[in-house]
Formats: sequence, structure tokens, C-alpha cells
Amino acid sequence: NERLPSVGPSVGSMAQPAEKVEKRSLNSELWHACAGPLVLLPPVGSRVVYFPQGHTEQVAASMQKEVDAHIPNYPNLPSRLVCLLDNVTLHADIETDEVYAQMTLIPVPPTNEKDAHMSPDIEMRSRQPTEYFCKTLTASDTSTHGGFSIPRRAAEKVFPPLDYAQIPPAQELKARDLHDQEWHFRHIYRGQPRRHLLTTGWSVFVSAKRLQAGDAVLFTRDNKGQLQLGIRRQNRQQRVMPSSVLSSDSMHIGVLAAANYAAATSSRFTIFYNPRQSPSEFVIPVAKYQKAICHLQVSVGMRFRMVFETEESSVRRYMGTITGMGDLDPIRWPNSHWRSLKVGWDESTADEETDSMLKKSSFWSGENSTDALGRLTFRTPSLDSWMRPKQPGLPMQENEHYRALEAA
Amino acid sequence: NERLPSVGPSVGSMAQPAEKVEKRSLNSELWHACAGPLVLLPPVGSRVVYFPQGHTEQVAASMQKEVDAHIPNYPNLPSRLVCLLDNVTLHADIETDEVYAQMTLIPVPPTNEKDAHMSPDIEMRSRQPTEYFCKTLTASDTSTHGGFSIPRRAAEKVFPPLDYAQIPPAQELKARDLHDQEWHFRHIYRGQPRRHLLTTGWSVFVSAKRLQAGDAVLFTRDNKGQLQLGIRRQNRQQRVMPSSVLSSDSMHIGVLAAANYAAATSSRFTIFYNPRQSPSEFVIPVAKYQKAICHLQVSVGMRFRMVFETEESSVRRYMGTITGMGDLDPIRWPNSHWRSLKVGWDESTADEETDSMLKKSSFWSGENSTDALGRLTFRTPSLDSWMRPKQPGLPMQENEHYRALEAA
DNA sequence: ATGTAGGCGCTACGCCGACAA
DNA sequence: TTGTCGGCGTAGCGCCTACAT
Repeated sequence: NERLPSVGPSVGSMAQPAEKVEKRSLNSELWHACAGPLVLLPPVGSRVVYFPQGHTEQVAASMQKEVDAHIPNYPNLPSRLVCLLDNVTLHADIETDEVYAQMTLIPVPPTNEKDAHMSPDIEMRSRQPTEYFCKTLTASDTSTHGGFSIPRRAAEKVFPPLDYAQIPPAQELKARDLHDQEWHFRHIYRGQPRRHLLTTGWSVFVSAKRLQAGDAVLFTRDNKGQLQLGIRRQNRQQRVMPSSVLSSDSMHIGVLAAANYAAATSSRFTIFYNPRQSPSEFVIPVAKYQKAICHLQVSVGMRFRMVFETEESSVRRYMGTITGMGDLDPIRWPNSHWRSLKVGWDESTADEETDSMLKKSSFWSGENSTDALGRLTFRTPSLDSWMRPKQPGLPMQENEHYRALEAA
Repeated sequence: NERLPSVGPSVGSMAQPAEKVEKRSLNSELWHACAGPLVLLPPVGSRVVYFPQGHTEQVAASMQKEVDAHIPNYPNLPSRLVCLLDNVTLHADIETDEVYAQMTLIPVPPTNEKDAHMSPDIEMRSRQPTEYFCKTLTASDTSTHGGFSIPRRAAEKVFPPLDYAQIPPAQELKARDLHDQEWHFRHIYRGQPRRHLLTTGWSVFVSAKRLQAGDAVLFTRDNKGQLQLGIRRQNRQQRVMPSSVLSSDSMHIGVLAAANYAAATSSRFTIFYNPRQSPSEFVIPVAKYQKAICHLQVSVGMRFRMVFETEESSVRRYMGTITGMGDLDPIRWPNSHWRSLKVGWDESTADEETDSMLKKSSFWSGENSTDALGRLTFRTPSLDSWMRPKQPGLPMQENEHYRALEAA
């Protein structure tokens, strides 16, 4: 718990009208609940590997625009940069509540002593709150006709116990969101058969957050017994960045030039990580990277496991076989380990789960299924790959095997 | 009219799910009506001067964050770049309807023949629609209690004539916004005394556009008699860019690096101009620049005129005296003409108009009044400058005198 | 166990003059 | 000329149970 990102004030000197800009780092437990169980943040003060290639992928995803070819090369910028993770602050978009993390990195010269004095197994798994539930909203939940139907176990696990002597049993619930705004709900247990419902206060929450059927709402109870709530929007609703500030090209150039300048001067630079929008992590602990690259010799034919997120925010493993290795972009990023593996998924594990994954994986993105290259992006496999796991194979991002690579 | 920006398909190859991204250039007349009478766009194919310094100012305004000191220098990037204006497309933010223009520029080597074969007075004034009105919404207009009260002359000028034989006279109005979305309104002439009102359909428009008292709505009638409508939001509501994609530093670096790379390779680059958010224009015709710099010898003590926008979208001139000249940022941008003039405004013209300007100028920004430097930004003079026009003086952006400099 | 629909009270949306300003 | 208000009718919000899955 002490290794989690700091929850102190952020670095930057923000502008004056700061109401609309999140200044401080947010409640870490709730942030991680909204981000999902797969999102792990390296601890502040540790050494990390930063992939500019992956960073540009996130920018492209935000802009909904592929990176164009005619941006300058930075020959001195390597495909990965070892950095000191100077600071991490957790944030949420004011309008959409989309979670993101701001990281400040300081490039450090690569120590040739390969794995000197690094803790072999840094505890990275973000502590998901134990008293927690998450439900995808139905049409009835979001309609103006009624309230919110709470799954029974969920209500019994995280809500304060009702006095069932009352008729009907009911209570007032107060929960705070990521912006520390408090919401009030009437929690009642009624109907035939009996069920838990949120009535009064629910509709204002739905309209204020602009929730639609398919979006998910989660409730947590912290160690002081206080309720908190967050949302996870469906992928299609992902905020499309208004391109009215910088052109896509300038953004990509900015990412590369900033990293290049910081590397050249060993100075601090700042990046944003959008875990639910980005196709993949591009800042990972040095320890995990070295463990995967140096300690494990990956080769074609090896067995492979990868973790996915189900709708209930549990994790599920899928198996496959490495069918290829190579650079994703040999021209621009030669000899990069970024997404360098192709994996063919097992018929057995993939096939029977395909239907449910299609519906349940909250990370599923329809756009990715149209990917002409048929590439597998992190936690968002293309439709073809799931339907025909026996085909030649699919490239997979490299950093995935830090997390899931295990010889079977 | 033929010299206006092209209204063809845009350049970039946008990503697939293009519904949320404006692809084509919008209706030029309506766009200019929303942008206001002071916004002039150089014609496509002409030569322009691009100020990176002004571009970074717009980025800083969008991010609500000052540019930090620790971004790299680009010694080869001059403070102004002569470019060919390759293309201009007009756009509006999908969520806020904020108008912006996308320009692609190609740096060209500066021709030393100072003002060779250039049309001495390019018709730049954007043709504001003649059949047009704009009204700032009152509390009654935006409340859920009623409809929209139309100023009498406005209704008679742009709306189809009512049949006053009916009791009450009423008709159905259809108007399209910048996104070509059609809105329906009931236009009725009733009340004691009689007045023009929009009733049914008005409230859905207000809530859909999230209009508040202080925002302005405008209606135009094109040459085919079709009604169009647009909005101009109050300044305080300016969209604050979510900083969840790129850090402010990376954005500034991206602007400079993109311009620098384009200048070095004589290749195309793309910028966005937000006329209602940016403090100033940073792409201006070469002809205007040369006229101001070469033909007119500006000096301290000269009389000065500047145009401001009133709420009714008319223009108003204010007079002053040049009290100083110098670089705004001598370190980073030495010898730049950007905002190099200080102007002290006349007591007579400023004083009696101060109160009305404070209320009426839709460009007035409260934030600017807190500017510690007391600097005058384009069309957004600081509060102090208006209240005390006799004080030492205020720097003014350079490009302003292309438009308004006239010895008095 | 929980999604949806019918029933229905009651809030507040929205149309109308009456007043000022 | 036009901003705001009191007046009211009614659409639809939202609380309830009955069913179906």
C-alpha cells in the first residue's frame, strides 16, 4: 500500500481559474477501481522503461487518427528510455470522469549492471478495493421510467445493512465520486420478489454523468465505511479529442521531441497515461522489462498466457502459442521490443469464450475489429483473432509478456 | 466571394469512425457569422506570415497554462515564417460548436523583392451575412419557464413574414446549425403588447446546446431563403482543454518542432486557429505585414486606432497613442514584431464607453483583467487599461496595426 | 434473481397575459 | 420595445407492483 503512487499535490503550477482543472491527485483506491484490475502503476521513485512508440499509439487513439509518415525522425531517440519515475498523480476528466495518470519522468543513463539491486518482484498489483461492486447499466437503469436495480450480493456486500424490521426497509445513501462531489440516493428493499433499488437521486446522477445503457457504475466502501462511486463508460463513448488545438502531426512530433529533449538534457518531462483509452501501457517497471527480456528466452512455439478483463472486473487468462517475433515498425522503430510477438490463441480457451467475451469485455472495441492489419492490441483483440485462432498468428505487444508471459 | 476559403473536402485522411469528427469545411457564411466580424481569413493560395510565438499563445490559452521556460530552443526557427496558405477548412467543435479553422501552410523562402506583384489591398473582410441578427440570451430566454423573445427588428429582418391576418400570427421555422442539424421552432406573435416569440422547440435547443444566460444566438438567412442558426458562448464558458492527452510542455514543443521541421524541409504543416479563444491572430497576409512594417514608419507618439467588437457584432474604433515599442519576449523571441507596441488609450474615447464595453463586448474576458503584467491582448484589453487610460501604456500585439493602424 | 412494462400521482415544464422598465 | 412574473394545463418523470425470464 505504501508503494502506491503518491497522493500529494501535483507538480505543475496550474493557471489561475483552476476549478475546472483537477489539481491534486485523486483517491487512489477509487481511481484504481475505475481503471480496472489490469491497470498497474509503477511506484514513485522506481526506474521504468518508457516506449515513445507506445506513447504515440495512445495519442493516435485519442485523436482517432493514425500517425502519418511525414513526421521527422529523431535518430538519437531510442525506442525505449530508462527513466526515473519522479512523480505520479491520478486524475479524472472533469466532463467525462475518464481516469488518467500524469507521470513525470527523468531519463537516466542505462546502467549496464543488468539487474543490480532491484527488488525482483515489486508488488505492482494495484489493490482493488475489497468492498466493491460494478454493474453495467441496463436500459431500465438508465431510462427515465424508474431507478437502479442493485444486484443482491452487491448491495449486501458494500452498502450499510438495512433494518429489515422497517416496512419497507430503506435508508439514505451518500457516496462521493472522483471529484469528491457527494451524491444522495434512496436505497430501498421492496418489490415482489424483493430486491434492492436506488430510487430518489438516481436519475439526477444518470443525467449529470450522461450515462447510457452499457456504461458501468461501481460502488466501493473505504476503510472508514464511506461510500464512493465511479463510472466506466462503454468504449464507443470514449471521448474523442477535439482536434481544434493541435494537429495530429504536431502532437506526435511533440511527444517525440519532448522525449528527445529530455533524454538529451536528462531533464524532466511529463506524460499522460489513459488506461481505458490507450491500447497499451508504455511505461513499465525496469524490473519487469529485464525479467522478460533477459531472464526468459522467448522463442516461437513457446506457450503464452495473457490476462483479460471481464465485465465484473475480474481477470481471466487465455492461452496461446507464440507464432512469430519481429518489429512492428522496422523502419521507424527498428529493434524495438514493442509489440514484437505474434500469438495464436488456443481453440479450446478462445472458442468457447468468444461469445461471452464479445459481450462482456468492457474493453472490447468495435473499431479494432476493422483493423485491416488484423493486429492484436493490448486487451482488445481483433475479432478475427478470436474467431479464427488457428490462423497464422497475431502480433502482440511486447510489454504484455512482462505481465502474463509464463511458460506452460 | 471567390477569394473566400475553399469549401471543399478537407486534406487529412481521417480515421474510420468519422462521425464525431467534422470532415468537410462548413458553411462559410454561417461560420463567419459565428466567428464575428473581426475574424478575417487570408485567401487560399496567398502568401501569409506565421508567428510561432502567437501560435504558442493560443495553445497556452487553450490549456489555461502559461508556457514554461524549460522547453527547448529552436535557433533556426525565426520569429515569423513566410508561408504559402495551401488550404483552409472551416470547422466547429462537435460538443461546444466553437468555431475553428484548419490551415495547412507550406514555408517558402522569403523573396527579397519586397512587395513584388502583390495585390495592394486584398479583399479580406469576411462578408458577414446581411440578413442576420444576434442576441445575447437573457435569464428569461434560458429559463425553463418560457421561450425566446425575439427583438422586433431582428424578426422582421431575417424571419419569413408572418400572416398577420391569423389570430395569433404564427408559423413553423426550420433552421440548420453548423453541423447541418435541423431545429424546429414555433414562431408566434402575441402578448400585450405584441411581440415575436419562439416557443415550442426552443427549450430543446437550449438544453441540447447547453446555453446559459449570456451566451448569444444568431440567425441568418442565406440567398436561398433558408434559415441557419449558430451560437457564440460567453468567454467564461470557453472550453478548457482536457490536459489528459499531452502535457502543456509537449504541446508547445510540438508547435515549435512542427514549424521548425516544415521550415527546414519546405514541407506542409497544419495548424488550428480558434478565433474566439485565441488572444490574437498569428497567420496574416504578407501584404498586410509588409504594408505595416515597410510602408509605415511606426514611432512613439503616433496616433493609433483599433477595432473592437460590440455585442451586436458591429465594429467600433478606439483611439490612442503609441507610448512604447519593444520585444514582448526578448530572450526567446528577439527582434520579433509580435505584440511590440504599447498604446495608451484616449480618455475621451475610452472613458465614456468603458461601462458599455464592460457589459457589451462579448470578447471581454474576466481572466484578462487579472493579468499581472497588465498587458493588452488583442480585442481583450485588460480592465486596468480601460479604467486608467492615462497610465504609462500597454503593449499591444504587433499584427494589430495591420488592421487598424492609421495615423490620425 | 433481475429486466421490463403497466398503473398512477405529482412535479415542473412550458404557453399565456399582465405588468413594468 | 422587451425582461420578468403569476396564472394555469398537461406531458412526462419517477415510485409502485406484476409479470417474465
